[in-house]
Amino acid sequence: MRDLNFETAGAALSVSDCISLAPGMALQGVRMRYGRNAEIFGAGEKAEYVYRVVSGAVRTIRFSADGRRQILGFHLPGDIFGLETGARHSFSAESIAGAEVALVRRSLIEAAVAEDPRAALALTQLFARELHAAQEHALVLGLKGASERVAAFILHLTDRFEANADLDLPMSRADIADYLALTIETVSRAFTQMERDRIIALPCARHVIVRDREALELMEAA
Amino acid sequence: MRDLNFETAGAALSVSDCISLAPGMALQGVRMRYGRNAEIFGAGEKAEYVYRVVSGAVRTIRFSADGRRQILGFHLPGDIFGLETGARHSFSAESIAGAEVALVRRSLIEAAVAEDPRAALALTQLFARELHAAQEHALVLGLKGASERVAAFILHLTDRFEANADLDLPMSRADIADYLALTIETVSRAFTQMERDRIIALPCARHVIVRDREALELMEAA
DNA sequence: CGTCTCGTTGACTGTGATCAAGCGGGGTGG
DNA sequence: CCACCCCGCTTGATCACAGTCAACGAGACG
Repeated sequence: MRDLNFETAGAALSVSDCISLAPGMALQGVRMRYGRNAEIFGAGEKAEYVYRVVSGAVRTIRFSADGRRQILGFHLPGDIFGLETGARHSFSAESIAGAEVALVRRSLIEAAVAEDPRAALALTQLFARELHAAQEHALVLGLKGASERVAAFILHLTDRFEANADLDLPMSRADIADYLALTIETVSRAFTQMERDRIIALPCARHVIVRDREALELMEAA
Repeated sequence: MRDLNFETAGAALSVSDCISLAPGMALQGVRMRYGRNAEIFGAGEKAEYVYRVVSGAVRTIRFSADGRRQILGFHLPGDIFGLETGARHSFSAESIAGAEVALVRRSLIEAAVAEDPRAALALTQLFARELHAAQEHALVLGLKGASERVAAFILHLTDRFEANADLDLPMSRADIADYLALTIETVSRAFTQMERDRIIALPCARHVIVRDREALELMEAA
């Protein structure tokens, strides 16, 4: 799976980058830097590129009719985002605390898919992975209570970072709240309660140390 | 989009059926009948087939760790379900009030994808459509209140059936509740309230007549 | 006609949202 | 260097929406 992700062509390049849809298939791309809370693309814009996080973190977001924000997902180094089959983006993407991103033209990907079935398979699997993530998210929002959502979030991040215990959250409480469909107050209370229960430690708000993973896994199971 | 769906080979066939991933590409399949609440496939089983609803209705479901049920989606005539890229199904599928389903071996689809890029594109778009549905579902569960969810559900079904006003619900209140992450009582109250407000009429529980679509759309916009 | 499932209705409860205030750390300017 | 401010976070009090528990009604089926 891992090798289906885009891969950098090497540290030497700073404005040019490559992606590989399948092993041995590199597509030419460009690297871009974004500051704090910068828009990478907006909902409704033409979906000309596909993106890969090189460093930093990115959030994909949508707004409901009444203006409330929903975060669809967080994207960390190695993750692909901005995949579309239609002409336009159905959601927006923003850098969180600054991010380096590799862009590849969709036309290149489409050309690769048209001539190599392995590339087509790889693209399908990227969509399938997004689909699983979205279904998992729907499950969390539908079935879990507040503290369970936060526990699941922390576990998910530790797995993603392959960190055993120490976690540096790139996102604010507001981001977590909009991702988990809670308020910042509820998220904050969940963190505080877990610290009281010695399940995690919070040296500062953005730094989480997992003390008792078992307990977290127990909480997660709603 | 519509022609990317499987299409029946004709009414004459009863045990044999075809799917077309792209116009002009028919793949041989088999037709099956299921009774009420029959399992079509279970989570964890080998994903050997891809399915298309011919008639009736199907629900795809998952269970959370504590045993509560989540309905991922309802599948109506023409819809594809059971798509996977991994070896096994990550969810189960059941007929609701009886369903006729066309099955096609995944190996056939994979063969078609390997030799024809148009088939690969079609498959990718099927996944992409599922992805959009799952993201929409997550948005509903995250941002909308109870009555708004029910309003969105009714509107979605009327659009899906291309019915202007009359709707025959194939699913029970319990199914709707597990789909919208509500209780049956709350769903029932939402229906009743809408009837009181003259937004819908309910000659019987499973039959909905949309009286005021505008009002429904207003409600939906959470 | 009785039973059984599904749906509705009502009374009460609980979880998380809302409103409001206070804390703390990082950054800027005097 | 320190004072101040601003923003992100925390904490507390109250409220409201949906969940829970319980009873009843209405069809469907034997």
